[in-house]
Amino acid sequence: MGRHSCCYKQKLRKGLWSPDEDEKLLNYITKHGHGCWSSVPKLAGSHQYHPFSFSIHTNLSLSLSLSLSLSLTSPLHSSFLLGLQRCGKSCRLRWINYLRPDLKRGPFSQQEEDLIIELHAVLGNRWSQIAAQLPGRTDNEIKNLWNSCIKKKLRQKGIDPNTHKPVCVSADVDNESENNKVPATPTSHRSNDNSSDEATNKSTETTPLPIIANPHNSNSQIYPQTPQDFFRFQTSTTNAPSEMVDYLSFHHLNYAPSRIPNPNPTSLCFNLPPPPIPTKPQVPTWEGTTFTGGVGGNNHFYDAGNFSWGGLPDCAKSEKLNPTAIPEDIKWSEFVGNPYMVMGNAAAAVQNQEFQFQTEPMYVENISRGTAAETGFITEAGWQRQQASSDAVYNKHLHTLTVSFGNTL
DNA sequence: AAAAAGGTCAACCGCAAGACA
DNA sequence: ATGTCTTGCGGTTGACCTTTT
Repeated sequence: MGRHSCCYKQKLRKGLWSPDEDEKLLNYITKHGHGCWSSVPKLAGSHQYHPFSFSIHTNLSLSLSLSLSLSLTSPLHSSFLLGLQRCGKSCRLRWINYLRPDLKRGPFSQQEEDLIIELHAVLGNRWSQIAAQLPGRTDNEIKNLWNSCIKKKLRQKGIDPNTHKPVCVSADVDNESENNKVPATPTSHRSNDNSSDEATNKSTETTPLPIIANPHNSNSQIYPQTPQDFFRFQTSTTNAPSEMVDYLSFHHLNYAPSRIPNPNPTSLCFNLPPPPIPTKPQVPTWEGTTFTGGVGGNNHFYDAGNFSWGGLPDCAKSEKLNPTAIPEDIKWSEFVGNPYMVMGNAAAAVQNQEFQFQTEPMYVENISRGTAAETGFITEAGWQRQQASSDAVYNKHLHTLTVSFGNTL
């Protein structure tokens, strides 16, 4: 099929989005919803409105204020009346991955990483489904995190990120690993992200299994306590007693901080952190870069060892961060409102996807097969009310102002 | 200080599938 | 039933940034 048809019709911009493009798209979708994405670029340009409030559709009497506004913000609005020189697909992507007001920005918490790992063990590279369990996170974001960070962490722990099993050196085990790629993905015809990893893992060493007594059984079977342990353990239990095999059902992917098999797989008993203190917002800058407020500050407040994983070695970036810093971008309300942040149970999350956006949705689905990300606003008031509920509000408003006024703020 | 290497992330590409005429 | 349009998804790319040499 090739490139989307709309891309043929005119010369369209590619690459990073400029602030005025963001503004156009944000303003348009905020007011009208996206509707048909293919028509958004044209409509977004013609429906442009400005914080100074004027309508380009009215009459000549506004021409003065129009020119005044343009002169005040030029060259930001040099393409003011030209519409968005983007294809609908690009607009959609920009909205979903960047402009959506419900996006949670900033580094992933340890809980989120743990959940991603658990979900990946179940779902494989179905990033959109994984993202559905992490409100405020995009599939792209999670995919990037996985490819750049989590994969590396797992390998450092001797775990094959594709199979979630220990990496072994023998050819037999390699073959077995190849044949047991996790998970079975009925529609994963595209999931071919294994080749390079397999090659990479050929020469890595075997990690010894942990020896852990089962506190519930005086016969002292050996049980895993961490995800790493679990996956190592799993591959070594082909002849395990039935009890042990049963223990290794998916529910036991729930790694309790207590470091004992959790009798209640739906409770993880996290020590929830205090609400974040609003700090400096993240402001996208033009010229192709985005400085994130989180880059210089640690958001992995779980790294202190309060949680079950105890934290895999962090990415290089995170390792330099202050382990006691309070995350500045995590929406406290989302932790409170999202049971999976509390439960930490991937199975429950998968089975209860309908829960994911129950917390006073700021907008509703307006197309039949849309996902939560593919939505249109109910009202601006609703959006503003929602926005006012968290520190992310400040970020977004400032972002909006920034894209409206460029770097003049 | 400069170059190389590595990491991160936004955005693009191509494919599949649903919607619709 | 068929073809076209549109959307959603996952893999990949490349620019930019940081770290290392």
